[in-house]
Amino acid sequence: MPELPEVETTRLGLLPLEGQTVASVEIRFPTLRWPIPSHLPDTLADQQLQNIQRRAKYLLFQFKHGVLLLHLGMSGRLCLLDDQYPPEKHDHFDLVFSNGHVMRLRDPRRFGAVLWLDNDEVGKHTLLANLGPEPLSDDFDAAYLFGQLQRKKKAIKTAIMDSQLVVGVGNIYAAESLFRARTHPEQPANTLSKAQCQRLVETIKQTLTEALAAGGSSLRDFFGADGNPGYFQQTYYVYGRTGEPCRECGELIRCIRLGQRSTFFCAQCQPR
DNA sequence: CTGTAGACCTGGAGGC
DNA sequence: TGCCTCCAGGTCTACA
Repeated sequence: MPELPEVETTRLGLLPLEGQTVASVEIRFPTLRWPIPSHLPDTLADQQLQNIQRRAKYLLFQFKHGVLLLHLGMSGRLCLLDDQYPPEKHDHFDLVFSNGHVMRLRDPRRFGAVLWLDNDEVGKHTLLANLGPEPLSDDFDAAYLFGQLQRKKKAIKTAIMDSQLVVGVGNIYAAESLFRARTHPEQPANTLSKAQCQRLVETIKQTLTEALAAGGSSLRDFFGADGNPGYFQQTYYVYGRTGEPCRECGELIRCIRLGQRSTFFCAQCQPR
């Protein structure tokens, strides 16, 4: 269930692992999106985890000689266990630390990824090299967005979900941010006014920040056998609310397909 | 270069 | 209960 707020919440929940030493690596099912490198147990044994960072929806576990890169895909979840619980069906990967802590990856759909990057290839790797700015950074502002949109004729929702434009805006938050900005998801990207870009940048930052705050309230769950971040409980304006009344105007929320993804909006609040 | 469709994979929900 | 279809929070890759 990972959009950017959950990935960041996951990262915060894993911070107790910083400074700890890897005792062993368990690869139970190596066939994720790409194969989990079979050398990981040798590469990581007795290595100290220096820090855990995030770029877009990737988690980067920094070790002395390189980075363990992890993506949660559509259904991935990381749990921090304080003991060796028996693995279940979709628990594909464990990082076991010398103090007994276990970081476990569960990913039923196996769209996730676990990769290794040597230090000299971290910035150049194709998965990381072409990413746009972080949405909560100052680099993502109205001038930047307006400039980027000038050559794009596709729908604004599709545009803001492109990680080369800006990272971390997934299907839920694209819909929610566009509603808050009162912008129709199908509006051609190059027709947004500067004022619309300003509002959209603000609502993207606002929506993600609120979701992050909601997810952050459930960090204690990460030490249970089952991680359960709480941001999903927040109330959405449009996402998943087809046929229900708009919280602002009462108009019924509609659902269309855009770029093969369900797209929710209020035709009254988000006119063309 | 831009844009779109297909691909990867499992499980849950709903219809019959 | 069983079978079928559709849908799901991502994003890389191929091709027009």
